[in-house]
Amino acid sequence: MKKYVPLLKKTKLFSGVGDDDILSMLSCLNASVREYGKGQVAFRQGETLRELMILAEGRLHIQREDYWGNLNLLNEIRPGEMFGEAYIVPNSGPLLNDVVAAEDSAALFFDMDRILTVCPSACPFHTRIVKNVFYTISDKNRRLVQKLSYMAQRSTREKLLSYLSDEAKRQSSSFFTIPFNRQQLADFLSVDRSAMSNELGKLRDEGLLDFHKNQFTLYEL
Amino acid sequence: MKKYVPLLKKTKLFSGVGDDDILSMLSCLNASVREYGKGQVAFRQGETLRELMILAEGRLHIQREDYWGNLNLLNEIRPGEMFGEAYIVPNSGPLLNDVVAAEDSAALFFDMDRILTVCPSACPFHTRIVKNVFYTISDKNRRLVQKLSYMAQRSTREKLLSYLSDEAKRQSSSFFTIPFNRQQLADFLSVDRSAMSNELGKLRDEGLLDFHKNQFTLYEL
DNA sequence: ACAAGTCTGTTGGATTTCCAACAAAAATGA
DNA sequence: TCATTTTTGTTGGAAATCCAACAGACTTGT
Repeated sequence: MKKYVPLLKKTKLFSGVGDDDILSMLSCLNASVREYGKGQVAFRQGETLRELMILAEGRLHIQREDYWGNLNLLNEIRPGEMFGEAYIVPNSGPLLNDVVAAEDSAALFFDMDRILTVCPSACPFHTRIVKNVFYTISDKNRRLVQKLSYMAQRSTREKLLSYLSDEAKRQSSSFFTIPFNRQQLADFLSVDRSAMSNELGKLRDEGLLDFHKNQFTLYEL
Repeated sequence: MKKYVPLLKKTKLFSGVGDDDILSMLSCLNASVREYGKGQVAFRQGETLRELMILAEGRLHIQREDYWGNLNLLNEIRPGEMFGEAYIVPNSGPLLNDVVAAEDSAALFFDMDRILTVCPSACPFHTRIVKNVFYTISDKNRRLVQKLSYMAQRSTREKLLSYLSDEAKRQSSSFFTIPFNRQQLADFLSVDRSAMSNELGKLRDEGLLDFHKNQFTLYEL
């Protein structure tokens, strides 16, 4: 368990907690390690989640299978990332998606009930952890709302404009860099890459913006 | 302030808190009332939010204006609903959208810092409130992720299938009722109503499902 | 029962996206 | 440096969406 401390130190859950305290927190939270072979299902749709998970090694895919068996990749979890924080409250209902190991993986599990309930030994960093979970969810919430506002746009053009507009705001400059290449941006906005590239070209021709690689500039009017 | 107790009692924030306790909480949380005329801006993009708000009367619109001035309605807040809970943590960054009164409105404001910090007088229901906020955000998080998974689908058909599939799961039956009429469902999935109606017709013709008004049945294979 | 209004399904044409394929440009690595 | 791979832009045809318009079904209120 000890070998995971450097990784945990960098996670959102243990942010601000020292090495020694992490170790004591691990036993306080009843932490355990589980390993999954490639393709193995970690959580299945319909299960009730009573643990918080941090991925240590490998890659997990959050995917859904609909009524007719069509598979769909929703998200990918990488080492250091958390899963299950939205299910931390009691009665949050069953999982609606599957979590499957995309490659051989190992993950740390923490008892959710022990997180929300302050432990009897009143370990000093417990409240810090609660706050960290709170911050994480809150943060994710804002990002989701924002992303939803891009995706709600009907056309590729509008999706691009709303996303780029927000990035400009966020970076307080009409010249800014985005953290995606074309394919990633297309995936993020859920549109076809070639059509998006095409639309970017049009926007540039119309004088609305300019770009070189992942650096963009927005022009007024 | 007292007149709002019946309304507050039904909100997520004060769920499980008795009438008397709500009153004492109001002063503990430094509550205040603010009124907005139709069209007035409650919060502006770029501001830092340091208060949690519950709408008492009227309707608020959460809307964005992009770099070129295009307006876009993102959400509507109705009486009893909360706004700002995702900004409750310190350093959550500036608001990216505007909040505007769609009609004459009145709202209750609570000091965010007083919510997260346990009050000196240690009022008994404070921890309850913190949990309620936690639950609300966590809940919203799950709903947002779910909705995002519908919207990420490329075609109207896939959006419909993924949404209906989930509803069937959620209601544990291939026969179920949805809380939308056609226009609302189209808005929810962010597609054109007539095109959606058309697609529903095709799905029925293909034998995948059947519907009457807002009651749906899914068929295997 | 009637009128007015709302909701739903359907259609046709303009527009847009998707998809596959390919070429140019850039990055990578031996 | 040169060859290979990855990324980006461009294109053309097929398919889907959007939009406007309309008609029938259903609701509502008088």
